[in-house]
Amino acid sequence: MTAHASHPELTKNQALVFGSLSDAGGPLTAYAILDLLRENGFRAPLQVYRALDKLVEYGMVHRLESLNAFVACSHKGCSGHGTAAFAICEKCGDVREFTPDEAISLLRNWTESRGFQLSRTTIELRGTCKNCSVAN
Amino acid sequence: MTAHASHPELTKNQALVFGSLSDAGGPLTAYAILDLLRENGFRAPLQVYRALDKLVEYGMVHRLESLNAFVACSHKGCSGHGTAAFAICEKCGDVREFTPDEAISLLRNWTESRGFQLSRTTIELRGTCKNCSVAN
DNA sequence: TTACTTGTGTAATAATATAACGCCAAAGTT
DNA sequence: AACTTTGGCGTTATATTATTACACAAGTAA
Repeated sequence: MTAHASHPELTKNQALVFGSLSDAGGPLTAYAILDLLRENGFRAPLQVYRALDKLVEYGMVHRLESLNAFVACSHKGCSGHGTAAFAICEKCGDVREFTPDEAISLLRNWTESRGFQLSRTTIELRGTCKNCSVAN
Repeated sequence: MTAHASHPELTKNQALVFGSLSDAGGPLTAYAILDLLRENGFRAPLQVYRALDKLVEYGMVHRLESLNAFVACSHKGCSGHGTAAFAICEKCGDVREFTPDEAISLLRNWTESRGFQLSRTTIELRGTCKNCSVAN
């Protein structure tokens, strides 16, 4: 799997949604995206959700389950790679994406030893980032 | 942290909610719990959510972020323990709780090296359990 | 007594997500 | 060309999940 292959061709709506997530530089809810894109003619949540489905499928956007929000993959021009993990600061909202290969591999060992066919892994760490704990 | 300490005293509502989750033997949404407990006088979602908040705080119930559902901790009489992970079968809905200590420790290493104060870890594996992949 | 805390009941509403419909354009046939 | 298939799109309505706000009751600490 190439970590930085070129984008698939995006439709207009997909490009708009991806653009707003990239510009935001952090997570947005579907409805926040909708509001940002009303000036571009968006009118209904489904326009956002449909685009997000595709972008997530392409690996260009990640869904943060514990926030019900979405974030652009931190790899520029990313078109899909392995499982990512997220450290989410509850103070400032900052989200750091990382790839804990060893931990993921241990989790995969667990699933394989039980005959569990793994299709998707969610790893989300909630807490306080360095900046925010210093600043108190 | 004791893994099987005795319950805190539960209020009536908390005991009812915990009971329905235990009886279910699997995840339930808050509204599914509400429907189960209508015969016990429950009338509003908040009664369920308030009880769930406490039960999660006590560590007796886990929230499954990727399902927006709740499940009784698989340790009988559990009153809180370390981070758990969940393997969720998308075919049959079965949820297996486990404790991948090494993986969790690697994730904690990552956070510590970045000065990230970790407060809560979510690990959820989606896929197909052994039974369901055999059965096709 | 007062004040404070915790749990409760209720109504209303907010926030997140999907179903169902029909239209259109591109691409691949026959 | 006509026909079909596919994917995306727009719209309305609705379903699902979660919270805000307000009032009350019981316990307990001062």
